[in-house]
Amino acid sequence: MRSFSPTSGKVTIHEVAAAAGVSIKTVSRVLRDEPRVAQATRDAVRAAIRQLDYVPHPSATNLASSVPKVMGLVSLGVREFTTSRSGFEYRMCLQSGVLTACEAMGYGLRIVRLPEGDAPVQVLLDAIRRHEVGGYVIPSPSCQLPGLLDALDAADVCYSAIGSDKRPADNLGLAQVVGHAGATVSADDRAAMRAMVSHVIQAGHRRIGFVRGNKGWHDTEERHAGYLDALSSAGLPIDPALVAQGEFNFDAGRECARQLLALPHPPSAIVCSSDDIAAAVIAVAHELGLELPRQLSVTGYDNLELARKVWPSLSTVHQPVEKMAEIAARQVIAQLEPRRAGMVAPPMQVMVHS
Amino acid sequence: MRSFSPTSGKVTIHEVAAAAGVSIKTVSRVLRDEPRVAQATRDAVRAAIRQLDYVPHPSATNLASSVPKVMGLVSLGVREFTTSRSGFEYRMCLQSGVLTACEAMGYGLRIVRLPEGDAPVQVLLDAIRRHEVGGYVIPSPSCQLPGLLDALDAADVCYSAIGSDKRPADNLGLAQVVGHAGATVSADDRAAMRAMVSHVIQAGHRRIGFVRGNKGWHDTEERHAGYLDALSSAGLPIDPALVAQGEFNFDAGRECARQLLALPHPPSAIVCSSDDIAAAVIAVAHELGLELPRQLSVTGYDNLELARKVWPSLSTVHQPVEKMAEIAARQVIAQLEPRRAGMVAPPMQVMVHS
DNA sequence: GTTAAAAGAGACAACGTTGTCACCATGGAC
DNA sequence: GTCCATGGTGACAACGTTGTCTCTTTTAAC
Repeated sequence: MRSFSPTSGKVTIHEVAAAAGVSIKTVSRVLRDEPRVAQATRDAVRAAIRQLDYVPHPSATNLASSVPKVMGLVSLGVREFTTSRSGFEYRMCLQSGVLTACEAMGYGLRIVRLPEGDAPVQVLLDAIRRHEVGGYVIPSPSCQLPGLLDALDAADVCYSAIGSDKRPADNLGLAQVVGHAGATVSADDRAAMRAMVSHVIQAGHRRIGFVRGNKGWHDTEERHAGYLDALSSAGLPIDPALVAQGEFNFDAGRECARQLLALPHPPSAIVCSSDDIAAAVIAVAHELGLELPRQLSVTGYDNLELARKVWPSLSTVHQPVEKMAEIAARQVIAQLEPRRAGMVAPPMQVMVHS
Repeated sequence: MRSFSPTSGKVTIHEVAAAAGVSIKTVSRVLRDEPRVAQATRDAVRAAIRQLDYVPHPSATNLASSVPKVMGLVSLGVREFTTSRSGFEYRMCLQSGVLTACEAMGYGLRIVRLPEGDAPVQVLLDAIRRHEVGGYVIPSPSCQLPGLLDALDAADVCYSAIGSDKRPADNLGLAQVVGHAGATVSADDRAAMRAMVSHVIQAGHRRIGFVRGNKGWHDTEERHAGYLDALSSAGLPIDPALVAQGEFNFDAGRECARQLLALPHPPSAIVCSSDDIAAAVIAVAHELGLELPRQLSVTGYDNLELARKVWPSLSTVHQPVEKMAEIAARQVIAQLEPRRAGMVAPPMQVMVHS
């Protein structure tokens, strides 16, 4: 017994108004949870909505309201598309999380690919100015583009960044954040990496190599710091030769692996800043004829599907990407809603625990 | 010297009309390439558009026109999201291709996740009925849902399927297709797999195993047929024991690998229907202590990133997914445009050569 | 029992497009 | 010189919402 819509013709706010015996404006008020509507009326309208299976038309809503119910998800440009950090899986998980939040809150989703060369900020601001997008979820690495978040702050755009280092001055407060509409969601990379390295140490390893991600990126520094933390607290010596500066991709990982494994006194374990890097280290070790996992222990970070598909499969740190994306999207919506009602909202800060 | 928009306030069709000294309706006509506009007027309007950097407002366009400029990209449901066929990379490439076409043609993109249980068709039809989507790109495996394409045909919805087996009766014609608004894009899986297996044969292998994908799927049967083709034309015997029935994922791949490698007279090469499967075969071979690639040759299909990240890296067949997606999207747009102008368009058929 | 504030609801004009019609020129056919 | 098709254009009403204003009715205070 499939449930077809009652009326084959599309049902608009007018039909609902007629069914409930009120004006369309009142229906609109109920829809938007505005005050100043009698409870009885509210119930009647809601009943009519449910009975007619009415859903407001997104385009009409966006056109009429000053803040459209559309979420912008910032993505990489076309060319970088295939060479990025954790790549496809990372972005797919981001999208899934954002989509979940949007579907729940009746928001539309718009993927915004940043242009390669020319001012990427302009693209974002334009879409806002033209009421095509309400706010943005801006994941790493896009949110680390120099000046991008600042420009959005200056323009009072609602956004939530994932994995940015932009945050208020340490303890003393939110003073810096006042007036800016942005929020940040991040995982505690440092603590997670510390735990991972401690685990490797407990397994008996003493010389532990580390492969860093892209230079200057927030994630890179945090994870590196976690590595150092773990060594220190275990009382192990810190040998700069054991740390290779890489990038968040397979090819850079190969280089670093060769470098570390060519050392006169090579490490017995290599901790990597991403699963891609770890896969590369494993491939190089195979090529060099090392017997895995006996002669070399390799760990990753991200918990991609890849981690279980290489052999030997990786110990890795789960990045709750999808969850973070959903939270970020909800933050943006939370900032947006008051604006849709004519007020303004304070910015926030969230830390996700994996 | 960043180029800011001339006017800080948003520029609408009215500004363009004023600048060109015509009515907004005439601007609209030029925009939509309607006939019955003097060439001089047309030029003047175009000049004004360019000078003011005007872009029509999507929501307004969608609201006013009977066929909205929005492309629907059908995706899997939330739960299947992480367990699908080629998974993330496949869907990301699809999206990229569709997005490229949409950006070029001024279309919006809407990701439609099919609901798990209840009639998925209804979701698609509703979005059309409510003018939220103009047409759909429907990739495999969604397009293989029983009855889905038929329902869309019946409702005269514009779509383009990727990798569907739905096509007109072999040679004699388009008779079957008349009246249905759908199109199909597919790669020649059979020929590609035939080439791959021939290649393996030329490398000297005589006992060649084959791992099939999901039972009943179009891709599975085509690739299997290609495998058989190659064996036949090389005059090799066909041994059913060498063919394992699997699924398009890693875990099923493991099972099949165990099965084939446990054979009394195991194959010296295993040809897989996807890269995921191939990665699983490699992992199992490693576990069994086989020396790769000397003792076992493994090939994949899809050319995912994964193919180069496992060791030894895979020979694989490139699936031009992104290209196919772009073509499919352009097909949908090509069907849609005449409708937007009030006419109807014939369906088409395209074969992509990798 | 006034009076002022606030609750509750509707009319109507936005929003930025497209669709429908009506209008005025032409220009060729008779 | 009328007539009719047709090229070229604009007014104006959709499209389905939200925002602004106005108009009643309560409610609370003196």
